[in-house]
Amino acid sequence: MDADISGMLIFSIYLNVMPNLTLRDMAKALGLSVSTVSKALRDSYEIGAETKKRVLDYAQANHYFPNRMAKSLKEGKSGSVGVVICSIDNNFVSRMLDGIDSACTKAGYDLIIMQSKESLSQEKSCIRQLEARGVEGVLISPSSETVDFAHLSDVRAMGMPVVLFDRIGDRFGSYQVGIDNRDGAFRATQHLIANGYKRIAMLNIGPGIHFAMQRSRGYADALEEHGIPYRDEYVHVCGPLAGEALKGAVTDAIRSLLALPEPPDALFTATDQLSTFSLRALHERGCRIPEDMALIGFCNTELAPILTPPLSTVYQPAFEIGRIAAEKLIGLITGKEHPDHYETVMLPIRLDVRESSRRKASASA
Amino acid sequence: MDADISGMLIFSIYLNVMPNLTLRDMAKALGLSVSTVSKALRDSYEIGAETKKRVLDYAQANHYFPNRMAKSLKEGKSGSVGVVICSIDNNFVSRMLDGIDSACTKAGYDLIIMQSKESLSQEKSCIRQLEARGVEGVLISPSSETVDFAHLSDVRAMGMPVVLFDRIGDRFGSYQVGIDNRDGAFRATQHLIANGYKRIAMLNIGPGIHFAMQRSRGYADALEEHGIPYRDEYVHVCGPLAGEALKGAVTDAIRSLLALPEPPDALFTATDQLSTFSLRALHERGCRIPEDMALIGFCNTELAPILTPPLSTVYQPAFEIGRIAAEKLIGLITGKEHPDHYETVMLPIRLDVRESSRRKASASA
DNA sequence: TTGAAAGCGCTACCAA
DNA sequence: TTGGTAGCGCTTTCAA
Repeated sequence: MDADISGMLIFSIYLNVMPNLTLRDMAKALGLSVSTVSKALRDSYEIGAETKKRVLDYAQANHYFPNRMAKSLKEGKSGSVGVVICSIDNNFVSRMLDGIDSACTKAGYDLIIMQSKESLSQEKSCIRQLEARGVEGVLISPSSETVDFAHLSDVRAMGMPVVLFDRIGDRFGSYQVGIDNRDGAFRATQHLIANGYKRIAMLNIGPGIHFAMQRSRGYADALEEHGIPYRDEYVHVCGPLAGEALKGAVTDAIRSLLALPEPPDALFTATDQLSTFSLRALHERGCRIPEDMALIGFCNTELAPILTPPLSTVYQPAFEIGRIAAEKLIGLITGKEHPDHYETVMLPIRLDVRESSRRKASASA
Repeated sequence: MDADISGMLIFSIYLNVMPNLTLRDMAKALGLSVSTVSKALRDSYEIGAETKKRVLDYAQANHYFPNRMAKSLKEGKSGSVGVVICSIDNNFVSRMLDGIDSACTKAGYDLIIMQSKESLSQEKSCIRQLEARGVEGVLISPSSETVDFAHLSDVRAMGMPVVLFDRIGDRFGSYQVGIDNRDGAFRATQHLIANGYKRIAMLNIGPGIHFAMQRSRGYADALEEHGIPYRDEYVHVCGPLAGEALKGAVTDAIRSLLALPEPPDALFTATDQLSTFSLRALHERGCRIPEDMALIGFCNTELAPILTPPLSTVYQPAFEIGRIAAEKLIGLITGKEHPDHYETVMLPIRLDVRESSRRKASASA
């Protein structure tokens, strides 16, 4: 035993490495067998109180902690879940991740996060790697390229639960958690109508993006319900663009809206970036908000209240989406949810009404 | 073999589970030994071309992929690195994570991300769990409670490389990657001076927060270098507060600044939230920016350009911080960097000059 | 109440 | 060129 210790010291001096204690090390040190030590640590009824105490004390004193790789291999499960998102560098996404982490931490699962960067092939590779890592389930917000879900059904067919979040749809039967986009757009539009606006324009992205189409529907439904005709010239689809290109498209759209013989008196922007770019474009053209044009948008920034004017927004419960999706996944993993009973949870949005859409001055009622 | 396949089918039908292929399965199916199959897959020179092809084809056709838990256990390393941050729900943090992910993905490492929520005990628990998971190194941005770094030196003493990022200091000898806070504050202040402002106030947080103190120093140094006296009444420390409390403190600070007999003509805000709360408080008090008060702040939002007026900011290269920190860590893991040669990398900030700090109208030169 | 041994899937060493 | 075998650290029968 002395020899052991001095060997350890030398090891430590030369390599600055003190290898982790294993069950075998402890068994040898205590003159017990590996299985006894293992059972003692797991508080098995088979082990005597005194032995248990000896083992526990020794483990504590020497900072033993079990090797999870070995445990995972042995048990065939890793205690971790995989998350595939397009980009972590996004406000909305990080709030969802926070929710996911909250549920997973509570249930004792670790998170392995991978980014697909909106690429289907990267998404497939992420799934592959997560599978190889032995994650017990996958949470995924599919890339915009993902129209075929074979890679997800494959992985599920192998017994791995999959839950879609945020970017949900009807293309893939599965547990899904997202928001009710149609309803959000409906309520935003309705709010403008209620505040006296009648010529309501919409900026959207698309075409073919599921959530965007839902939002278009909500907009159209609200107009119809209030007997306001849908005007094509009030609706702009600013392509599936990003960065400067999108900004240019928004600027053009705003310009043409303002140039109409009968320009709109309110604007509903269907995404985060459309909202902020629109705000900027309207500012640049000297358009007063909300006097010349009211504005409400889907928006995920906490900065909405400090914009000028404070921006009315459709607030999406990102944290909750993540939390609920993760809870569903864990339910599936632990067998509390039945894997074949697919369910889609659509969380309601919250309307945060601020200055940019306040009641129209000229409105009578 | 027929029996095998039909067994598989039944299994699949009943349990909807198709267990992953193992080396042994393949060896049996191909009439080879496990080690031959293993070597063939790793393209070993020991294996004949024909055998290799047979194995590879079979593996491909049956979607074989290696079990990383087993590989990890065997090789004693997991191919993953741990990241400990305070909160993922933060713009700046997610940009750093993006940088970390970029470097790690390139080097073939997975990321396990854990949140300490600004709690030392949670931070310790994160480290523990990562250790147990067999991560090969840890990237950490310590919690604000962390003044004692024993948990980090312990883990490092066990041979696990540790790299600090963002929240760096001199309390813990280690590789560290962050920004040059003193220089950032110095340059921001200098910019205001260069634009004709002389009565420059500063809002900071603290006390005792390392990076905040660095920023205070940069501010003071810039004043001194330009022969402008440091005035206590121009400097407010809005406690280590959060949310509404911080907002209240900022509002109070702004009020007292404006109430001074000789109020400042410019304001330098040392953090993200101080900047946005100040902007709001100034707006609310009818203070024109930059005519009545110029403003420049440390700020991590991409919304700075669309604020009113567009806000001048000290831009911190978050992605780069993450990327470089991760590269250092990987260097340490792979032995390319020497573990005892501590190094602190301080990245320069970038001054994004916008409307809120434009040249003072009355300034002569 | 304790211990021996098998085995999770993989790699690597050595023998054939 | 191929195969047998030991063993990574753990859990879990089954014996003692």
